[in-house]
Amino acid sequence: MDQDTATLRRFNRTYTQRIGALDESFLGTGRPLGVTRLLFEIGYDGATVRELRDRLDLDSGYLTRLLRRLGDDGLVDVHPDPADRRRRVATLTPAGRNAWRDLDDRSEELARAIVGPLTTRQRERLTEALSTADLLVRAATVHLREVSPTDPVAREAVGRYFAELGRRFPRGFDPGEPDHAGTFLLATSDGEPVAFGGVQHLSDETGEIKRMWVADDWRGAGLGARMLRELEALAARLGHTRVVLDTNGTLLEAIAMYDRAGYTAIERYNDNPYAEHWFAKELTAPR
Amino acid sequence: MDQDTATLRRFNRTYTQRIGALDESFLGTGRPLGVTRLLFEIGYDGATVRELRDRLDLDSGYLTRLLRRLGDDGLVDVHPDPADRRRRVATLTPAGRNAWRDLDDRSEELARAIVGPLTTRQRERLTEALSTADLLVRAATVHLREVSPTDPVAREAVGRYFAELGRRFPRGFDPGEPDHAGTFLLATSDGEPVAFGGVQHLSDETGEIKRMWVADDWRGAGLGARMLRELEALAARLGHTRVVLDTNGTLLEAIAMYDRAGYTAIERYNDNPYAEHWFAKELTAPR
DNA sequence: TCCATTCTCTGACCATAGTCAGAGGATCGG
DNA sequence: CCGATCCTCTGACTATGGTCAGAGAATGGA
Repeated sequence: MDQDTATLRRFNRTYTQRIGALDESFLGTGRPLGVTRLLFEIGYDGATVRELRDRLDLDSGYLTRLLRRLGDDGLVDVHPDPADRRRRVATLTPAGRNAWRDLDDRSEELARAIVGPLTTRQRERLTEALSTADLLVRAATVHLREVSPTDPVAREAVGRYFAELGRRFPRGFDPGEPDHAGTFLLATSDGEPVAFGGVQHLSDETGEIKRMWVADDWRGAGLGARMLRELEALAARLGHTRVVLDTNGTLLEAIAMYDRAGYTAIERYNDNPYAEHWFAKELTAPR
Repeated sequence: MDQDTATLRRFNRTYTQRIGALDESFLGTGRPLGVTRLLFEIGYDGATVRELRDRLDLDSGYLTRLLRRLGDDGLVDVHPDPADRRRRVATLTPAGRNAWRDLDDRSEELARAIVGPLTTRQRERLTEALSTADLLVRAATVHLREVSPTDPVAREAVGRYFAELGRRFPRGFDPGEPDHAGTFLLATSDGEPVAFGGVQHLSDETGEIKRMWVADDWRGAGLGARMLRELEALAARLGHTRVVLDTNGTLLEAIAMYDRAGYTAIERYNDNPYAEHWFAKELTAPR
C-alpha cells in the first residue's frame, strides 16, 4: 500500500510537471483559462446553463458573467430553453465552433509533442499503461451510494440489467411486475450508472442479494467484486448474518465471481423460474 | 499515433478530474495555493530564493511577497547566504516543518483514498501501469541540447561515464588526458544529466560517436536509441556520411543496441586500448 | 390560485496571482 | 577600485477567479 501510494504520488509529480502542459493548451488563446474551459465544455452540441454549472462546479453569478463574456466575443449564443423557460441554453456560434476546434487542435498538437519522441514500441507501451491506469483510476473513483429503487438513474440501471438478461437467457427474460422491495446501491461514474445491486429482507437472519449488474464496458475492472463486498456490508448493517442469491447458468463470470468471493452452492430456496444455481455466504463481523 | 494521442488525452481528462484532487491537498489549509506550494517546495532542507524562483518559475517581486507572508505566519525564516550575501536562504521554522508534514500527510491520505477501494491485485496493476507511464513520460519529455564539453552538467555526465567504465572493465579504466574535441549532446531531466554523447571529426567523410552514456536508472527507456539517432543526425548536419564507433566487450547491451540500429562490425580503426569491437553505419539523408 | 421552489441574473465585494520598473546592496572580473 | 552584473526587495498596478445576497421571472404542486 505504501509502495502504491508512493508510485501514485511520484507519477502525480511527473505528470503535473510534464503533461500539465496539456491543459495549458487552453492558455495562449488570448482568453483567460476559465472562459476557455467553459467554451470547451459547452461543446459542439451546446448545453444548458444548469448543466454547465454542475459540470464545472461554478457559482451561478460567476457563470453568467463568463457566458456574457463569450457572448460579447461572438462565440456563444444564450437563449431560453423552450421546454422550461426559466432555463437558458448556451450554444456555440460558427465563430465559437472555430474557436472550439482550435482548442481541440492545440490539445492534439501537445499530445503529439509528448508522444512524438518515443519509438513505436514505446508508444505502444505507454498507450497500454495509460489505458490500464485510466480504467483502474476510474474504477477506484467510482461513486457508490444508497438509492431508492425509484431514482431515475437506478431505474436506468435496472432497465439495462433486464435488457441484458433478455439477451443472454435462451428464452429471453420477463421482468414481471416491478418489485421495489429492498435496499439498493448504485455506482456511478460521470453521472452514468456503472453498477447496481440490492439486498432484500428474506428473514431476520438472511438477506438476498438481487439485481446485481455491472455495465458492459466496466467488466474486468473489479467493480463486480467491489459491489458484492459493499452489498454484503450493507446486509450486515441491516442486521443479517447470512446472504443468499440465485443466478442463471448462462452467467458464467458471475458464478466464478461468487465462487472466488467465498460463496457455496446451496439448494433451491425460491421459485424464481430463471434461477438454476443458488449460493449462500455467512457474514462474519468485518475485521 | 492518433490512437496514442487519443488515449493520452482521454487519460488526461480522467486524471485531472479524478486525481487533480491530489493537488487540492494543498488547499483547505487556510492558506492560498501559491503560498502553500512554496512552503512545500522550500522543503525540509531549505533553499535559496534563487532556486525557488527557478523551480517555481516565479517573478522575483512576487516571490518576495509570498516569502514574507510565510515569514509573518512564523513558518519560514529568510536570512542572507553567508557564502554570497546577495543571495538569501529560506528555511522552515519548527512550525513550518509541522505545516510541511501536515501537507505531506494530506497528500498521502488522498493517495490512499484513491488506491484504497481497489483490490490488492488491481493495486498492483495500477502501480505497474503508473511506473511504466512515469518512465515513458519522463523519457518522452527529456530535454536534449548541444553543449560545450566544459559545461558543468556535461562534465558530470562524462565523470559518471568514466566511473561506470571503471566499474565494468575488468582492469578498470584510465580516462587519460581530458579530450574536449568534438560536438556533444546532453539530455537532462529535472536538470540532472541522464544521457550524453558526442561526435568527433575523423575525416570529412567519417564522424566518430564517442562517450555515449545513459544513466543507470534510465536504461530500458529507449533513451540510448534516441541519443544514438540524435548523434547520427548531428553527424549528418556536420557533413559526415558515415559514423564509426568502438566499444568494449563487457558492454553487451550497447553492442545489441548498435546491432539493432543497423551498425555493422568493422576492423579496428583506432588504437584505443580498451576497444574490442568496432562498428560503422552509413548515413542516408533523413527521409 | 397561491406558495414554495427553481433558475438565472445583477451588483457589490474580495483575495489571489501576477507584471513591471526601478532602487540598492553585494560580488566579480579586469 | 570601477563598472557590469547579480540578487532581492519595494511600490504601483492589473487581471483573474470567486463569493454572497437578493431580485425577478417561470414552474409545479396542493
